[in-house]
Amino acid sequence: MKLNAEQDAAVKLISGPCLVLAGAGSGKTRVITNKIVHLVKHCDYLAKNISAVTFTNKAAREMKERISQSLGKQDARGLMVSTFHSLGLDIIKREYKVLGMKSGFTLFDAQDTMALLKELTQKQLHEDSDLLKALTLQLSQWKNALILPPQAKKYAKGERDIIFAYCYELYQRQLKAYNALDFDDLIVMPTLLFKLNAAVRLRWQKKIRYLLVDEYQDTNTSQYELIKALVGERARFTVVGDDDQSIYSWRGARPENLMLLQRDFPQLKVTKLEQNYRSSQRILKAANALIANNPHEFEKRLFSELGYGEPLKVLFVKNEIHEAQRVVSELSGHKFMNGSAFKDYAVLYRGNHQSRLLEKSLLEHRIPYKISGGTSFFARSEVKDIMAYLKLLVNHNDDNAFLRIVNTPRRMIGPTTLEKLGSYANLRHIGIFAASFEMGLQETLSGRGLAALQAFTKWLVELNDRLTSEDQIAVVRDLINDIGYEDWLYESSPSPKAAEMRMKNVSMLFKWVTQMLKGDDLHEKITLEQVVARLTLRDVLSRNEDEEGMDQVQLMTLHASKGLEFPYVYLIGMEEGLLPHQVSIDEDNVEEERRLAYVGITRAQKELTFIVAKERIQYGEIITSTPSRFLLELPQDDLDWESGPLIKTAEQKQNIAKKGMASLNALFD
DNA sequence: TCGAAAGACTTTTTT
DNA sequence: AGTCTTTCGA
Repeated sequence: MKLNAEQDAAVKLISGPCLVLAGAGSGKTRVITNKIVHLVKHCDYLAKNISAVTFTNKAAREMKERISQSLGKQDARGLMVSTFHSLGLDIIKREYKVLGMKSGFTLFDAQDTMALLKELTQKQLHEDSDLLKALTLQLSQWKNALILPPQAKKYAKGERDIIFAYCYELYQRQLKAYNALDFDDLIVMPTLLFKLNAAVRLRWQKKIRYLLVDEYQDTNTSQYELIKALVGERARFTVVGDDDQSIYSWRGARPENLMLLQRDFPQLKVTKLEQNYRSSQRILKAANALIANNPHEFEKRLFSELGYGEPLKVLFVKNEIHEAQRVVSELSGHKFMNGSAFKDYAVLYRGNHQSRLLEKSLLEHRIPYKISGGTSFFARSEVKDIMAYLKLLVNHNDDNAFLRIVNTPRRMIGPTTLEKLGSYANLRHIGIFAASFEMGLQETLSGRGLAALQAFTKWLVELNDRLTSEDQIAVVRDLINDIGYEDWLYESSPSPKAAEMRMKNVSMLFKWVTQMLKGDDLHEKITLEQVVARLTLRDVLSRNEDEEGMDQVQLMTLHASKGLEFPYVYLIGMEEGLLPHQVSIDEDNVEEERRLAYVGITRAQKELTFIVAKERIQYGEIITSTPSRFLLELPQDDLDWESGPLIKTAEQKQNIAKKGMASLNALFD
């Protein structure tokens, strides 16, 4: 595929810092991949000195495949294409000693973090799930802004912040005791390390001689600091971003980082990609009209040469049940008429829960579908169990994992035994695993409980010993066999069929572990410890056996759809309170919701259909809804409303009136 | 120690 | 409405 002039300019800009402002569908991934190929083929860079960073595993995987295709396996050797978090993990893996950590650390996922905080706060805050959520959010925000416990404590004002800052300190101390890290630490730790230790920083600057960052508008403060530390004075980097597609501010993303770049690197060269190669002119016009309602730092005018295209449709349905049925019937009718494939269709929605009814409806019609995003696999108890076993196997200090599986399957180690063990460990300030070997335990614990406990810990120690000398795959296999997990599944599942399903998941997990331990053309061999961390980051090599090849309708959230494209898109739940989500309306953050809608619209290549339900069940109650304000912001001439534009509420009438005024004012400006 | 039944809680988005 | 959690009784 040939590059256009702007794309080509962006590729060839290699002597200094480079910012590419790339509108939706303007071929930004193509620029990144071509640039890497260019660097290797024409600029004497070795692939192993180039690092490309993305936000999602999927994006990283696809990019890696594309590059190694055009570069060849040999030249692509050692190329680092990863998510921010995997990059952080790689850095920590090599520098853990400098960071004061022991080898064999555990990565805590959101649930682990939650569980730990729950335990830590039980005495301070009484159990209050809202507060707990606020706390996790606050801790994450502090970390993303590179604020450590001492600073948090110092600058905390108000009772709540003081308590939170104290919890933060406690939490970090506990993580350290477990030899564990959370997701945010994967960015924060390397960043601080580079800030404080020049030697290590230089080593990494030497290793990563060119850095490329995708979806730059999604970076938070700590990520930007990490980038700056990595590129150093040489400032050889390319970042690609689009402020209109910034949809992650809720997790600390700061699209201002696009502006900051100009301040921090005065020699920055900026290129704009404004030709869209994805959507019909009509779809693009609608997207432009929508996003024009947001303020802009960088002006850009996206255009398309792909023909005007069909009008966008707006369908009305009675409720969410009809919505699901309508999508499916529209879709299968359209497919029949057009002779297209299922995989040409995507149904996009705001929240994960909206997929449930769709799934049901698709199942009834025997339509193959794929839900991406949903955590379903790793949320299953059998998968969590095995993951906990693996975590504990590589890190005996992980009390969290210990408590999850010490009695699963049954080992006759009940709550009383564990409580005594726990308080003993607390008393001695050691982990519960280590405590199980202490002689002093004999005084409080009955012989049988102690015997069962020590049998368990001894068994794990032996397995762990084998990790260094033997085939790690065999050790994992033995672990699953030793615990008799399959029998336990059949015992504890409601039906043999359910047990069979669950065992299949265990096998899938085992397969992934095996693949990652072995490595392949694109991926080096890694240790079990790394495998476990990667799995926690949901970074698995090949997706389920049937990733690409299968002809399936795609179901996903708007967030998950970013970066993808589909010929026919259905955008469901286009209602006030759902697409501008109520929470965002209340918090006066409709702009980000508008960007979310923009992302959704710009996924479509040929046809786009909106669906509005007149009523919807929320918390078991029927709510009558009004069409999303975003529908009214689109060019009405290009919209095909099924039953005439419904303008109901006074607010929406006002909205239209205001817009009228605005365009009137524009005439006189 | 386990299963059933009542009760609480959910619905924003992710590494 | 549906799912996850807690509680109670056997």
